Amino acid sequence: MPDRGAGQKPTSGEGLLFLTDDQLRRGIEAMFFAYRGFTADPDRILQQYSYGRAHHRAIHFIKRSPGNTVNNLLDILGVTKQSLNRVLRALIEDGLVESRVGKQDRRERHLYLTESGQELEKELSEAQRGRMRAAYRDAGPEAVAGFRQVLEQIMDPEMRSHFKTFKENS
Amino acid sequence: MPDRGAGQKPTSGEGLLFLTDDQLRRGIEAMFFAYRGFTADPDRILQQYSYGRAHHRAIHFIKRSPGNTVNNLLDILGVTKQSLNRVLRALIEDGLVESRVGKQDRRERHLYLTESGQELEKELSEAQRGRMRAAYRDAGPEAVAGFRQVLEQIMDPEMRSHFKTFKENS
DNA sequence: AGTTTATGTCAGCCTTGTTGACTTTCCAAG
DNA sequence: CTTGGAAAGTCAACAAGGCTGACATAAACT
Repeated sequence: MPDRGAGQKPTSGEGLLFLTDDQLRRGIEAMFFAYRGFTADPDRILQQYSYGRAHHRAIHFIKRSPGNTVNNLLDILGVTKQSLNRVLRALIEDGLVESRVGKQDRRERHLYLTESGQELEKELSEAQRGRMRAAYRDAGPEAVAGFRQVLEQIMDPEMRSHFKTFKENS
Repeated sequence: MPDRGAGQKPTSGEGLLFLTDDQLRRGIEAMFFAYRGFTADPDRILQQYSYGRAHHRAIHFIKRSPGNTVNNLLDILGVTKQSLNRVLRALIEDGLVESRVGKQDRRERHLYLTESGQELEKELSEAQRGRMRAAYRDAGPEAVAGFRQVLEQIMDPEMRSHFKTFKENS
């Protein structure tokens, strides 16, 4: 496997070795394998309720900012309204999510988790946090800071702003 | 949004603040948003060839260790053979991947990228590396080390061993 | 000779994404 | 007060890419 061409250049004798194509490739594979682990535990739980990852994402972000409109959620999740609607309809029918007509603008629907919605959310997020907590603990606070820093750079700028908005909200 | 119950405990007055549920939630959302960015550029390219992410993954890992058997690839990708086969068949028909009968064990098929396979791989990986390189550069080497460390902890152990095996191979 | 292994393939199902077309509701500007 | 357009919901159709189950073949192993 040759192909050492691209971003190599020993620009100056110093420590830019972390920018070699090989290092980047490792980062890419790490993202791939880690994301699988990241979703594995919630996926197992969701299966028992015959829900999918899409339901988890909706539940997460409704819990995250209750009262959000559908349009807002659409923006965050980056899917079409038809796609979200299918998921949302199931969650509403099953009594996990409540959709309230807006007071100022009555076209808008504001989304909230019901009691049982909160329960499922807790089950899912506790499973996911469990793994994250173990990873964080093993890696230590400096590693975690780096982790978050790199992830933030990988995001699309719009998503970065979503992410940052969330931060402030908390 | 209360729910501060779970992993909190100010165990000792010191700096375990990075293990709070809130910090974990931020890490979780960072993973979600970052993964979207991570796949965005290759996805755009793949669309032009009417391929999907599954094709990208296959191409990546064939490039990564040429001559690998189908079974091996199955293990790494964590999908069923039927699922992989569909993707592999397309890539072989389109002349991007070559499948050679094993010499010792003639039941095995060993997979290689053809010339055009290499070309697409290069286009895809350069796009993906571009974003990663920018992220790495902005975050700096210490952050990158932490990033990789945390990701490795998030993986399932089997995947971690896959990942480490790859490291040594390079 | 019989069993196991590696691979491929057919058929069918599910989730979750997409587009496009259309309706209903309802705010707000003319 | 009417009308334009935004927000939301719905229907239909489709595609990618997961899955299971059943079965076929060739080769290797015992």
